[in-house]
Amino acid sequence: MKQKGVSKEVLMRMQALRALIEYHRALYHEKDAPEITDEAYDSLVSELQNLEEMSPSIGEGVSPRDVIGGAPSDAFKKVKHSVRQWSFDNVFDEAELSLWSDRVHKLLAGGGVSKPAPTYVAEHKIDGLKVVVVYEKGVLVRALTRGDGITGEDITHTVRTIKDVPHVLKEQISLIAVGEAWLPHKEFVRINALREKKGEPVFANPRNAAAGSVRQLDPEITRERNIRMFFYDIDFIDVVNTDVLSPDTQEDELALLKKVGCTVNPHFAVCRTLSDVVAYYTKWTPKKDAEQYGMDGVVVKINEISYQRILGYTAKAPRFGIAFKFPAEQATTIVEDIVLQVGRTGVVTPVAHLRPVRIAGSLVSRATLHNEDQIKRLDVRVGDTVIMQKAGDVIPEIVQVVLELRPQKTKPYVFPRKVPECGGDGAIERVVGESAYRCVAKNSDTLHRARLYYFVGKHAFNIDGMGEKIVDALLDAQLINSYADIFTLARGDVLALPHFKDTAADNLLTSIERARTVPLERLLISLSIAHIGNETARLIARHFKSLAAIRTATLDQLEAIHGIGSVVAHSLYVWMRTKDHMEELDRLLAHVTIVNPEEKEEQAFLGQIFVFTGTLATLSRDEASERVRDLGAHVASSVSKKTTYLVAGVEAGSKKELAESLGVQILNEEQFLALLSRATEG
DNA sequence: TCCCCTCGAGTTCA
DNA sequence: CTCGAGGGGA
Repeated sequence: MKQKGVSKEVLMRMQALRALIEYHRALYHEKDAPEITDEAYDSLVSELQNLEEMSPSIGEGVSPRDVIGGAPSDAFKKVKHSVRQWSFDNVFDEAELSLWSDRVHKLLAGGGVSKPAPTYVAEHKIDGLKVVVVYEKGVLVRALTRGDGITGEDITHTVRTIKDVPHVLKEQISLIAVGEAWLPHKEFVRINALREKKGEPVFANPRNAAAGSVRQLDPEITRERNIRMFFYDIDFIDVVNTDVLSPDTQEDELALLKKVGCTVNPHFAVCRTLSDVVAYYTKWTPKKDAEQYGMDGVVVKINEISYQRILGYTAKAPRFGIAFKFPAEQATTIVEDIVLQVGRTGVVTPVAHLRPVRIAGSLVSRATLHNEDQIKRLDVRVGDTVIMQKAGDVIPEIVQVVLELRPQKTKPYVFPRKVPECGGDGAIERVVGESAYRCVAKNSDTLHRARLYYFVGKHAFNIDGMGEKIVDALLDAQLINSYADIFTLARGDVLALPHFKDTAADNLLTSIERARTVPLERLLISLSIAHIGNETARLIARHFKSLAAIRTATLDQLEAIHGIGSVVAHSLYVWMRTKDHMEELDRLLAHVTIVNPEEKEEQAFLGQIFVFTGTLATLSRDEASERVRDLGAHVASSVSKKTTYLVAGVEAGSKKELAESLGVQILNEEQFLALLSRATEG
């Protein structure tokens, strides 16, 4: 352990983290008004925890993470809980879960259980507000918030308005029942819309709205908000003078709660083994957003109450249960560097290099910063701690900088005027009115490489087995320099590359051979002409039908095409009249055969607009697009009122919702294939 | 001139 | 998937 070697920076970081965590903790628990998400908060806490573990001598004393919950506010009467209120420890993956279960088995064996065979109960972990309800001889007498676990606030008057909480139980038992109060997502949206209209501050999330709604002086406000509650635990039970049996298991507790009239979440499962628990977790992970309540994981408890007693509690949490949390969708990390990248069109994109961090199941180490304006807006600096999230499930983005954790002596990021990464003289410029810098270096090697990558890529010549690595190797070995050189590569040239043996070389040469025949639109795309992408190239190819016609087209002729305006027309016109470009094009034409577009007789889908989303099982999205285009349809990238069909594969995202709201017809894969085969037959 | 609709470009990870 | 910007109809 490096007890002594703890640097001053680490100490300062820990201090700053503690102060910040305390600040956010107070906002969350005492004011119901957090400024950052729980996940970002958890991420900060876990960083502090790690630092403290690495330097044990400093972790002592009061760290905010030792405090359970918050101190009760003065607005409501403080009441001491008769049973201490705990919260479970968290685990984030199967390995951690299995460690917990191992501990349980060991403790049970050591606790005198000869052959421990615990079963588990898995339940939805609801993201709401924990409420403790006290019944005496079947009558509701008091309801408390969790508070700091020892003392809670009296919220009896508002909890009485929740319809899932019976005022009188169906049996005259005395009971301390614990549940989670939550606000349906629909209600959250409705209430926030209302508040916004009135100019009141909106709630950050449903949980805070629930907390705010329950902590009202006027119970009518609570009633109006339609708060719900699920009961999940019994802290104390007295069944004297009734014929009710005391529960022996967690499963029995849930059954009893339900029997006496308390609402219980129906989606729990009794699991014989830990792999059943994992299966439950896996089953619910993709469905977690489908319910009206927020779910941030699965609570796993040892079913047998006799075992629970043996296991007992640590200083902070019960040992008989664990919260198996869903992967966090937000986390904090540190910006280690800001690096510039140059694309095929010369656009210079700043990318943040990050200390690797797990978000939504994957390890993220880079995130785009888009452009200079975005860096200014966020004021991201090297060394900053930032909150990260995944935009649309895949692409990491920086949400905000945690200013409190900014190291001293940092300076705002200055976008360089010269970019050596560009090659050549590194000159870049920013066109007025545009947000991107473009590399304008003469003879930029980077740009040259980027264009060649694109030329062999999927949308252009699509040369199989020729990726960026191979292009680099060919360039470095000076085997190619321009597009045309690719088609004069000899077998011996390829064999000279590292890692290339007979089969690999033959495969590559076959791919090149196949690429010698190219549809006109693909040739257009491959040339890296600004603004000429997939669709525009197709448009132009369809219209002129030959390269010769395109080369001689006037500005007016170009602009006359529906979908081509002055900017695109100018870009193409100028390109076709640049001497270097013409020479390169002529050299290329000596080696390739262009297939000109022809009129199709079969136009079953003429005038129809298709949009694809999600993954199709039987064919790729590109293949599917090709098929419908062959039948005269147009394939668009986003859904609008004009869309004829949205073809939705597995894991369709936001497009499907949009299509539903616009009333666009949605086809699943089966229906789509049926439509295709009908069209090709007829 | 103001929107709405598209397209192009850039990007991450398993 | 998102953002910025071009194209075109109202």
